[in-house]
Amino acid sequence: MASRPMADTAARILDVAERLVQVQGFNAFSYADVAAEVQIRKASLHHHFPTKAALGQALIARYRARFSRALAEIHVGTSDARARLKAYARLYTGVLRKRRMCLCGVLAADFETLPGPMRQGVLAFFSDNEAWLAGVLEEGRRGKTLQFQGPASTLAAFVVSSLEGAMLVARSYGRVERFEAVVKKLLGDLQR
Amino acid sequence: MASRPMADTAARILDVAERLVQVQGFNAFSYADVAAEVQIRKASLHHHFPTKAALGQALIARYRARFSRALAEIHVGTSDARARLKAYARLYTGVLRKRRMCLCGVLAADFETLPGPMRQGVLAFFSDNEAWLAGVLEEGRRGKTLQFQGPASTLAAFVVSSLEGAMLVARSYGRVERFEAVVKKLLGDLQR
DNA sequence: GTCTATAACGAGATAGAC
DNA sequence: GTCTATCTCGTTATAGAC
Repeated sequence: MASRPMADTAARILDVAERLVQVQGFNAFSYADVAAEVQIRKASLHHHFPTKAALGQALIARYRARFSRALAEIHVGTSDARARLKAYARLYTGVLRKRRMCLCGVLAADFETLPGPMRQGVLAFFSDNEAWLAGVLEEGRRGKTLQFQGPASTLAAFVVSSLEGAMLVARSYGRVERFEAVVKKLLGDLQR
Repeated sequence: MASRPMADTAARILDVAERLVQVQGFNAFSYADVAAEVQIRKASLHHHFPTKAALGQALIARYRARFSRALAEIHVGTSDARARLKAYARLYTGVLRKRRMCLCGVLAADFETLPGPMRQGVLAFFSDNEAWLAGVLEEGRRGKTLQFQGPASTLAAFVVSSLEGAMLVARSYGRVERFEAVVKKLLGDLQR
């Protein structure tokens, strides 16, 4: 097939909208903002995503899929649990360096105003992450590279919410180091 | 002087607006929402708080002051560091039980869209909390009721962001127990 | 698929009477 | 201090031409 000088329009819309949501929140960005950046009219946006709720759902679905791929890649690129946890934390650091919040973390703040399908997607994102983390944690405990007590799933929930909170606060201060200190503490407590 | 029934109109406005922000976020609530609940016209709201930014600043100022009083009361009502930390966590649990997010936690999600004075207030809230916590943590370490390594201020920052994140995620799931599990883990790790 | 044009509504905010 | 009335602007969304 011939090369397409135009990147897929829907994908460009999602790229811009994703950043706007991560920076401003779901209720603070508008179709007009997206249209201006994508250099298209507002009406054309509605052709790709009929409603804001549909756009929101698409954003979450894509974010979850991308995160799942990243988690799978961690399993390929690393061999022990500690390295996997570090790589996991690096995913968050990368987002924060762009002065963005985790998409689903910021949507959690808007949670009560979201349509049902978006809510479900946000919770599914957290559950995805916790399931993956619980696997890595359990693996580390069995291999004696990590130490902790109680269910791995409980610890996984703790890690996810601590990282989300650390992103939230560190971004406000504009200090990525604040986030990195939290990561260090979390990892440190796992080898005691 | 005579009792002033007018004086508490401002307070009633703040009560309603505070709840709306905590539940919906700063950009999702409107003067119309507040007016309807307070049973007053929108125009009258502007008499008390000329702009939404001014209302936001007043919300933060009052929230900070109330929190400071609560922290001072913890010092009166408890005698050791562990009890103080538990009482501190209970402040958050009380908010979460009402299906609300911490006011400043939710404003942190909206941070990039906030006017300067509101941003400063949000950061000051976090700093207030961390300063208080650092004092309690250091006190506990000296009295051997708490164990941890490194600066108390770093640990205080960790605790604040973990609690904010735990509230954020637990509220989305509608599970206060999720938050309580995080509190238990944080406290448990401090006596090891 | 993108456009112009516009509908329909709600937002924050103001003027001025009472 | 509260009201009615209004302004101006931005919002999501739709109709229909090209």
